[in-house]
Amino acid sequence: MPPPAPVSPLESHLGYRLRIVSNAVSRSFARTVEEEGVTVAEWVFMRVLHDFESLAPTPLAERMGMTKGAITKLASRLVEKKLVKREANPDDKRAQTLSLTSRGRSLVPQLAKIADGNEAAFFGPLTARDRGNLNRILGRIVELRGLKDVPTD
Amino acid sequence: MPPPAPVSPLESHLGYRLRIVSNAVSRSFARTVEEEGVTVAEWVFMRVLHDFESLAPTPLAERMGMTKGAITKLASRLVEKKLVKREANPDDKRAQTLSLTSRGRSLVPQLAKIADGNEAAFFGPLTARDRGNLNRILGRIVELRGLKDVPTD
DNA sequence: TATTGTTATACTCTATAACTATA
DNA sequence: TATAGTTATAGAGTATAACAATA
Repeated sequence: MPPPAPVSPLESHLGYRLRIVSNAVSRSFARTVEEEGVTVAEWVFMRVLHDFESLAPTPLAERMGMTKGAITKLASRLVEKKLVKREANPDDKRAQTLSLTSRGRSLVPQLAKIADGNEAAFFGPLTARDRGNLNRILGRIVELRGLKDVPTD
Repeated sequence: MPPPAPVSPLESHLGYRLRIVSNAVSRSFARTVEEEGVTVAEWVFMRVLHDFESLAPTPLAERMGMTKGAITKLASRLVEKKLVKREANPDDKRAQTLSLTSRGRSLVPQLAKIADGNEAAFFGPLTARDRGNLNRILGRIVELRGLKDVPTD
């Protein structure tokens, strides 16, 4: 009989524990922004647009790590909610530009406040030293793996 | 004119950075186990069953933080793949028990090896000290927020 | 009446690819 | 031909609720 193959416990993996914590943080945030009528992806979309006058779908997709198709779907939903507007580009008739409506623009600070509250609930109880370490270690992984930390430039 | 409301940058949030890293880890793992024909959720399902002779859907759902409905769907897919079997309970005719087939049981070590490899790729390049800190800090959050780190007892 | 598990429904996210209209 | 954006399709995860059988 062959010896039993080793099977390390799930919870011995940092990746597993990371997923548990990250899921809890995202789920908690999702629950709260949902009351404002938006999803997490919609929030990130609006938050990125907030830093720009306007942005075309393709660069937005790159920034958010999504496909163009996903951006179209997200954008359409936000246009329906009157939080984002789509405009034609006079120079290139294929191109579109996306920007926040005034309603969308005024919603961003409210959502930002919710994000800050969620952040405080999960990470506030840690020591400042642990928060600093967590941030540094995650940053190191982002760097080592070349992950895109959204606003690239 | 009111002063502009403060909007903290996305990347200033630990929760956001956590999501980026966690998504990258999970996505990378998903890509690899997919070659073995299973999803991440299916792997966790099988990994939990691996520690038991058999388990009913309800306790399994609690362990995995999923609803009974989700478990049914997952289980049905795994039964189709002949990795899991469903059996009736002679004592309580409502009850079902889920367990790994021999094929399922022999697949677990292979998947565990993939999980170990993924773990090494993402966290191996860190210093041992950083790995320890990351584990401790995540554990602290799990503890503070009362998150279920799957195997509860 | 309460519980076990299944089924139905619905929505988000993700991914791929076909498609259109321009360039 | 290549590019910008849309549309279509499909799978996976999640959540809620209705349901049948059994306790």
